[in-house]
Amino acid sequence: MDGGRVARVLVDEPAIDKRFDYLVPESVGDQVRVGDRVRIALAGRRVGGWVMDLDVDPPPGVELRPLARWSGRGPTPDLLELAGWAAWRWAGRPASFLRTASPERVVTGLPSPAAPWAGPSGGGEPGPVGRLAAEALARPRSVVRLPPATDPTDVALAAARRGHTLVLCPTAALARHVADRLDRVGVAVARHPHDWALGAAGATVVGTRAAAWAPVGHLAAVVVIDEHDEAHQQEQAPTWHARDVAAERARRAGVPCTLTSPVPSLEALAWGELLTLPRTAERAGWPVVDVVDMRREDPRTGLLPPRLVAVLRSDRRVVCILNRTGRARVLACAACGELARCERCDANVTQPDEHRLVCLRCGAERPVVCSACGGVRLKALRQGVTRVRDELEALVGEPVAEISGAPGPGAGDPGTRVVVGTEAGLHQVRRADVVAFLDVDQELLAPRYRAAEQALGLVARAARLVGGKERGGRLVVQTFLPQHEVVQAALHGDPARVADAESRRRELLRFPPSAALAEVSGPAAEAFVAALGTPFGVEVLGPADGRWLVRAPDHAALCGALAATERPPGRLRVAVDPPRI
DNA sequence: CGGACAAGCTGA
DNA sequence: CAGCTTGTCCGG
Repeated sequence: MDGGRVARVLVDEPAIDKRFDYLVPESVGDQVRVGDRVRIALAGRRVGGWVMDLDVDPPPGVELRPLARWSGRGPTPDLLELAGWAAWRWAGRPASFLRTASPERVVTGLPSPAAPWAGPSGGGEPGPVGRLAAEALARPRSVVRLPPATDPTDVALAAARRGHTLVLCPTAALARHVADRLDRVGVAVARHPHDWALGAAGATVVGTRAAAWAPVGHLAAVVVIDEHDEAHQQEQAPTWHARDVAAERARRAGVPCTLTSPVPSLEALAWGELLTLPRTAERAGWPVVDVVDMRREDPRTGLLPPRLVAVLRSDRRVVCILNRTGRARVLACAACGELARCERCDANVTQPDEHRLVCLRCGAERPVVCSACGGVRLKALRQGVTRVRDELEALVGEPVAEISGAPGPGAGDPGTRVVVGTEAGLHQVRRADVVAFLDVDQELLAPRYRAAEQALGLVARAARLVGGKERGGRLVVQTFLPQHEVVQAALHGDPARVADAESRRRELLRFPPSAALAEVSGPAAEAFVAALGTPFGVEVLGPADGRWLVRAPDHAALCGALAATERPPGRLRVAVDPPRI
């Protein structure tokens, strides 16, 4: 043999979970490193891949072909190993993680690393949040609970002053804000994914979920902002969570990991040490909360009782949240009282606009007529956003905008003082004085095990929009359950009320974090569940709706069982830690 | 994944 | 038994 280098390559094709060996051409022999992107000829076609190992002994009796092309730098060796771990943890393929860990455009060389901290020495006396952050960063695993009105950037700043930090944010807007603020005080910032190479060389990397896979030269700390936010978790399988990837990464690197959140998840609380501001300071960072006890209101005023009307008629900017689209979700005939049902499948029909009734189950449409008596007046038993918008407009005597999830025309009409929309619309709003939850019970009672946490997360987002008590921020919460811990937590600015009640419930019901769950669905789900069996401590629930739930005492048992099960042919989705069940 | 090839079905 | 479908295996 001629002693040329041999590279072991993982193909960028998640369906091919195998490594192939190639000869490294002399021309690129010096620059090829583990993690680099390459192109190879495989079974007559060209595919991309990653160098997983160099100078390996190829299997005997195979004629090696040369790499077709060297395509530049890729994930660092620590990220290759992290991808292997994540593939186990979320029952996915390493290739899908390595894609996320690779630069968008070809990177052939890295710039020189940035000085970790280029700002004025000291950078001013740290405030209470800075001191709390410093305390947090002295621990390997910490959770900093900051009220909604407090800018979490101070935690990222405290970390960045210690060295190159990885900062993960749930939204691009927040990542931009954090990066801008760090930039302004002299931190060397790499914005992921644009500044991939700078981060790899060494800088404080700021980005959204995908940045959990950004290379960071000389990593000194990891910070996850708003750790409770569901945007940190990928919706498609593998359903990996940036918080968990970040925490594992910090652990492997031996650097501190700090999570921030106004409403820390039970997962976070079970993982690290909780640090909070003094009670009075945290309370002040929550808005004033008006709890409207709907049991005492006149039912004829519907979703718009007098107390809300008074707020609406002030000069304040008000956002009304109702998580029901269309005009009405449940209707009854005004004449005979019969509930409006689908004529084809008998399910409830909804009214998306003035002229149509639509069945959400089978899609059948018909005009707005009672099928029992032929009456043409139907009353909305459960109103939707569109209907409420009409009523609000009549009530306040000025234009009221409806905001939807999709940003588009009319989404954030700045001239409109009162807007109404679903929770997705809350993302569209930049500024508000008051956020009113017209029917918060819908969130509290949602048939999902995380409903309470998710409801408090929604309230916290609204709270951030209106600001704390000193800024005059105000929330209106309309509920038939004024004693519910989510309502009480918001009222007292004390998220522990939800965490305590919820953690007891989860333990009792054996839901995460007291257990680990995976949801198995798709045509091949049944075969997969059969092959899985029920090894030590693992149980299978279902099927319901063609989906199975796999439960185990912890992730080691769950992921171990999933990894030991061969995938049957056919489409299969395995969602570890499913967020919405 | 996508091509190669082998084993099974159909029709005369 | 050609001609086609379906399934399984393999790629360096």
